[in-house]
Amino acid sequence: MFKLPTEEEIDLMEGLLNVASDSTRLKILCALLNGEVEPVEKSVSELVVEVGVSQSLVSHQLKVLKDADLVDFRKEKTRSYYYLKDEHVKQLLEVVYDHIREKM
Amino acid sequence: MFKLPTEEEIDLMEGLLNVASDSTRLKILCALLNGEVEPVEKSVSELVVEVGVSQSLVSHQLKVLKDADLVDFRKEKTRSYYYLKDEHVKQLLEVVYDHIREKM
DNA sequence: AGCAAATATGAATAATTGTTCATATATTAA
DNA sequence: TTAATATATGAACAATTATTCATATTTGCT
Repeated sequence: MFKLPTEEEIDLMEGLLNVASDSTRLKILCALLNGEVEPVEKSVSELVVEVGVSQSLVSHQLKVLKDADLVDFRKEKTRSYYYLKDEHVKQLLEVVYDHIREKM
Repeated sequence: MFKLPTEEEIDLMEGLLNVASDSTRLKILCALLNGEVEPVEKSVSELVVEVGVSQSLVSHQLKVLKDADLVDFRKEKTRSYYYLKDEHVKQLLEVVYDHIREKM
């Protein structure tokens, strides 16, 4: 189906999957996937409530997602509104979700 | 697009992504994705050569993939022939691969 | 039986990393 | 300016885990 990836490609794939393979970050990504209004963007404090972990942890993990280029944010007054930056993330989450649903 | 997954679903998603997010296992999965003949199955020693790591490490990681239900194997004489068990894995790898190709 | 080949496994180590706690920074409001 | 709110960040700890090394197990062959 497709050739063996190069070492560089494997490293990048591993990087993306590593970022995705954490429950806190998964919840954040899923939270940013759907919301009341389009385009979806949520403040840190909204994510704290929705994801159900500490503010510090949300900020730390948002930074990881930002460094991986999966999210970006916009500042307004004292708040930072984060949003998904990449369409592939949606596909990734859907494939993973479909997989685990079949096993339940 | 889709509702916030339950805690159980998140755990399962994290589990699958964790298994996928290791360079050695990624290489094994990719190696099992394509081969000369269909259906693709490869022995441990073939994988050792193709992936380029020690036999011990290949065996250890094959066990992780087996426990995660991503691969299965068939014994013939002294060899174990491993193969992908799940169509979702292929989709997952393709989404990840497409993602990183765009960023290169 | 004895030997060789293929694979599996257990222990140990080294490195990574998720989480917490405390604190810093920045912006708004009074 | 002072207080309050929202977010970011640094240090420290605990836990997980990828890898190596040595060895066990299994099967086939002579």
